[in-house]
Amino acid sequence: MDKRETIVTTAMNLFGQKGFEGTSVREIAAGAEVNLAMINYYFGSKENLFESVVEYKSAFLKGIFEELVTNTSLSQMEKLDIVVDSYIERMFQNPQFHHLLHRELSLEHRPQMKEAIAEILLRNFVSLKAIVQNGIGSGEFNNVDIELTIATLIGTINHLLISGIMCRKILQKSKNFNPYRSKKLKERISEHLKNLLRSHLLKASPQKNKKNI
Amino acid sequence: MDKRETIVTTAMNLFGQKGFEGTSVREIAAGAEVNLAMINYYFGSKENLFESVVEYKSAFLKGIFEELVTNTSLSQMEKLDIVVDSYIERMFQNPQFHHLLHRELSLEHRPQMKEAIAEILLRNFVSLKAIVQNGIGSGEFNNVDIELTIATLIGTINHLLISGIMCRKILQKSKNFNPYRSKKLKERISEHLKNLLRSHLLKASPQKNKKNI
DNA sequence: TATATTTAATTAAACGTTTGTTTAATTTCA
DNA sequence: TGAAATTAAACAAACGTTTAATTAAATATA
Repeated sequence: MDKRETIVTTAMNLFGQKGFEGTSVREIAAGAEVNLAMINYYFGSKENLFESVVEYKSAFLKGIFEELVTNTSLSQMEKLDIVVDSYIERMFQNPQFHHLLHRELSLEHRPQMKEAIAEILLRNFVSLKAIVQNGIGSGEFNNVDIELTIATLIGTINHLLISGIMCRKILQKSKNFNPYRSKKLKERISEHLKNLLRSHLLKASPQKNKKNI
Repeated sequence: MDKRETIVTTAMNLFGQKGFEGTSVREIAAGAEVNLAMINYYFGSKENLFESVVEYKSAFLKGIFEELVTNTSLSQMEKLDIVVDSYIERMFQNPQFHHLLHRELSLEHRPQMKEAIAEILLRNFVSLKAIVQNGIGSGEFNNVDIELTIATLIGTINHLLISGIMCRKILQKSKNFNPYRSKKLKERISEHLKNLLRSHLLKASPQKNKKNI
């Protein structure tokens, strides 16, 4: 792997685990097995490195739902099913990066960094909003609170996976249970959210897809 | 106010805004208008101060739903309504502290601190679980995924209020909109969650409480 | 192709700050 | 008079960053 890339990936993992201020440049250098000075040589400063991490790693969730919006062969509910599974998939693939993003959003310094992250997340939000809006417009969905419905979708996943310890406690799992490696948990979250969205969005009717516990 | 208390409150606000490592002891001393050495005099170390903050400030959300569980004059749905409003109220009253708690949960160092925080949050989780469980047992509720339903409830609120910037963008509000000061937002979240929980938990029937936008 | 020259990459060491913490002297108050 | 509270100053360690010297690679010249 390219040396710059090694540094960025190492930094992402450490920032994700211990936060920006909680991670020293020396740790990153050691983790990436490069000389300390190489980091400033390549990135200029620790803060620039952080920006590079966000820029580089956010590529894999930038505008991922945009073509889904314009798709005409799927119902809006089917689209939301895909959104659910796709978001879960990404969360499981790179939880450290999601932790990093949401943690940075909750901090009050580095406003320009917050702004950049908010813009990245907002793009996907706008896509989801369009899907729900179309569903309401066509009569497929109930007239729900669009923004908060999306907050529920994203918030459920984030909340559950923001901490291994908390997740284990909530789900009453043993210490060797790794939520980010559990295919069963993935499916469980997926099913819960799909059920939830159906009962919330679809007009009262014989409920489908209800097979729980 | 007591001097120890001033330090704890100042520390909580700064930790909440800028994180533990992002806040210096000197900043806390300046904010609390006490001499730098007083902090180590009272608390021994910065980390001890952090533990004091969590311990002291978590009093106001420790076991808040426990008597609700044993209450017999309310339906389980009515209890959940109270849970929703109560949790929103606390979140709005002290968002900094919630940020601090959830941020610390997402970090991988200081495992004993994570453990302590997880235990605090778990107590309330257990209460909510009992309420939903009772509802299912009595036939009032559908046979939903209990743990994930609670994760949805808490996760929606957390996600929406974890960042002023993100909240403004999501809700398309102007820069001078302060989500933590908006009574309207409070009511909006409350109504969304109550609707959501009703459609998810209650057996299919003419839906109540549906007055949206 | 072989050699000289220039540019880029890499290194160990040191830089000046800031960090959390401690000391030792002083003040406050019971 | 004695214990507790408060202070300014200093402490060593860790921090992000820079320097200056060296090695590696690329380019140009013959």
